[in-house]
Amino acid sequence: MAAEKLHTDVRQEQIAEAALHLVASHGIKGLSVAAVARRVGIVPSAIYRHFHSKDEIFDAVLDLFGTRVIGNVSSVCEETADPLERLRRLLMRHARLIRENEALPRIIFSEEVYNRSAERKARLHGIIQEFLARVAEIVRTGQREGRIRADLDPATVSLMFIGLFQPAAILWHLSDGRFDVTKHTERAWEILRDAIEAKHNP
Amino acid sequence: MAAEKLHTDVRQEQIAEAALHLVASHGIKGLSVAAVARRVGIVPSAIYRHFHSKDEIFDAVLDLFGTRVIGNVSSVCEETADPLERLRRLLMRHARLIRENEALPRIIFSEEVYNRSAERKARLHGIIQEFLARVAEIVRTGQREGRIRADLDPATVSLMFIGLFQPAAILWHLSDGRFDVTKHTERAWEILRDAIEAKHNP
DNA sequence: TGTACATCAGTGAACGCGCGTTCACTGATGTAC
DNA sequence: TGTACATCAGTGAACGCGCGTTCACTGATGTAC
Repeated sequence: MAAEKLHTDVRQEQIAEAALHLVASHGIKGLSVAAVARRVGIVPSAIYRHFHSKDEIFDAVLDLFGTRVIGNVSSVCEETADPLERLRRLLMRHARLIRENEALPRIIFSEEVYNRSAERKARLHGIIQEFLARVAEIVRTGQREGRIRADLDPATVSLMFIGLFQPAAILWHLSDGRFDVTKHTERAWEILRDAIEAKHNP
Repeated sequence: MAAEKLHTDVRQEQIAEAALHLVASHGIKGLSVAAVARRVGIVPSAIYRHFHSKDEIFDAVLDLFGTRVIGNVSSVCEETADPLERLRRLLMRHARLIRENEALPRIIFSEEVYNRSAERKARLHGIIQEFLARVAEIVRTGQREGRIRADLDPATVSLMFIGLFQPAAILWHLSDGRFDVTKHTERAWEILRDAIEAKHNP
């Protein structure tokens, strides 16, 4: 029972999506050529009509991941103009992301990225740096508008921002979903917001 | 050329140490029975005189890792009695740990832990929880002594504390050591300290 | 619009590598008498 | 204190599984005339 013949463009998209889903649900080691093929509905060897190697598939996953992460920042920037509100919403988006999608932390720490090739490591580094730069830009805007303390280093704040949800993600995974990510990020956000918000009476 | 015959207790320690070192330097996938054997100076099959399986070796690594992490907390508690100073020193210890030892984040996110067995996942969860509990206890002490704001949730603060160095660790790895972990953690600590320190004039 | 051929996405069998693990063995260490 | 035997940590060859990848092939789709 041969699968329907579809154009390479279509299959490449399907394969990348399937691969990202597999990483998200079963981790990096769940990303096997066989599993991807099964999910797409073709035979493993057919994968090689659309990608030269498993490594290329992984690159596609990284691209998909990057555009989604950066897309999140763009979205909140369109939703509201207030810098602090932008950060809060971005945080909540990521708290949700943690529960729907385990891919994020798994990709970030996977050895597939770290040990395989220097270029891939650089690629992920680029994604993270762009995310940090975008967050830092929000902070800088807030400083110009007098909403955020001007004496703070935007880069430090943006990395602390990641620190609000990332350890929570680990705990959520380790506790099999029992840890309340939303509650933690809300409380943590209050503390950080208080710390970075410009006080009117100095 | 047969290796010297040593007692199982000695070899088990050597193997666990070698395994932790391998994880630290080459990642989880660098932890192969062959590599451990090479490092210890025996032949791969000899490993099985001291451990039933690779999984058991991994368990030993986890134990070693756990005692070191918890040991760090005990150390700073002996060094100083001031809660804020304890936290600052613990943070600096971890910043140093990041540069010397890549094992920490790699273990925490490894799929070896997540997908293999539920008990191992629980084990790591236990280690993290104990670490968090110890940090929370420092916070609670600080609150009783009036050094830390009493309205804060110790659990939230302790997770934020992890958030100070963990994302920095990722960035350090991704940037091949170019990211300045010490500078970041120092700045981030100042911000968090200001946020949690009890103000004398409310 | 119909035919002839090239292209291309599908299939399944098979290969090969890495790696954990087993097994029969050897020789040193430790113990019983 | 010396001998006899059991124990136990070492060795190297081989097995087997998972998994990425290759290859010869088939039949549908698209194109040229």
